Amino acid sequence: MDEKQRPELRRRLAEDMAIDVADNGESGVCCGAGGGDLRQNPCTDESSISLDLSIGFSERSLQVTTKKNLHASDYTVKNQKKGKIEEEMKRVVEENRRLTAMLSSICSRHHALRAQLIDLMTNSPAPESQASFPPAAAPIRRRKSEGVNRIGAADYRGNYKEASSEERARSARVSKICVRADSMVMRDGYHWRKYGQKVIRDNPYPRAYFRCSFAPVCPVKKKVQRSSEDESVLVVTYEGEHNHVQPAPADHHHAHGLRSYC
DNA sequence: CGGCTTTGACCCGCGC
DNA sequence: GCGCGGGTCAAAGCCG
Repeated sequence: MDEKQRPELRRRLAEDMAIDVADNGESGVCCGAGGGDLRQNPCTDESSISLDLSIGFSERSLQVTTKKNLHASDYTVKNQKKGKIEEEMKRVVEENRRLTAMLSSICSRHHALRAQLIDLMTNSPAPESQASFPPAAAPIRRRKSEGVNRIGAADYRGNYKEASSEERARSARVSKICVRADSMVMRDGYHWRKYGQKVIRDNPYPRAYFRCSFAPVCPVKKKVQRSSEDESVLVVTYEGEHNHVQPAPADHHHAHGLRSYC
């Protein structure tokens, strides 16, 4: 292939790649880190992995065009050019195959990691699993005056007042996870309402307190604090279990005035 | 206008 | 009993 044809082939290849990605729309490559709400991430279906790098003109059409208007004298020259173009096409197709395989592998690994993260965030891990996040969560302290609407009103000694065993079990579920995030907003599929913020000793970053926006029906609370050791890590402590279904992703758009969807 | 965030005040348990 | 620190309340302000 001569130097004049190369840029043209590259240009057409680039155009076709752009069209393919656009056509695939949601199914485009979406494996980048920090892709927003993982639940809304369109890249949830393995079958969506697609990267068609076809270069936009068939071998047949190439033959037709190359055979047209050919004079006998320059037929050999054109034939040589055609051979080079075909060779280049084969190379591109091969590269396409390699890239597709690579992308597929990356996506499947991303998929596995994503599933692991969602598992951690939704299925509040059992207390014993917290061992990997030292120091362990401090015992929940409750006010003496706490009544029935302060679910699981338990003091640090474990004395329960006016709380059913079910409520106790629910409030006893405390899980702690560490998440890498740029902002204090960490999406986990539920709506949260911030009710307080406090500067905590030995940590320059304030701790934020959130309640599930379904409160008081839902007793779940969470604390979010940036790690003092690694500021890119958020330490999120969940208390209790949700007693309602997770809001549908579509609800996000209708949630009037919801500025924090953590 | 309703629902959210902000933030200072207050409450409570714990250690001394 | 007192002071400290963590957790919560609630008024004020903000925002869509």
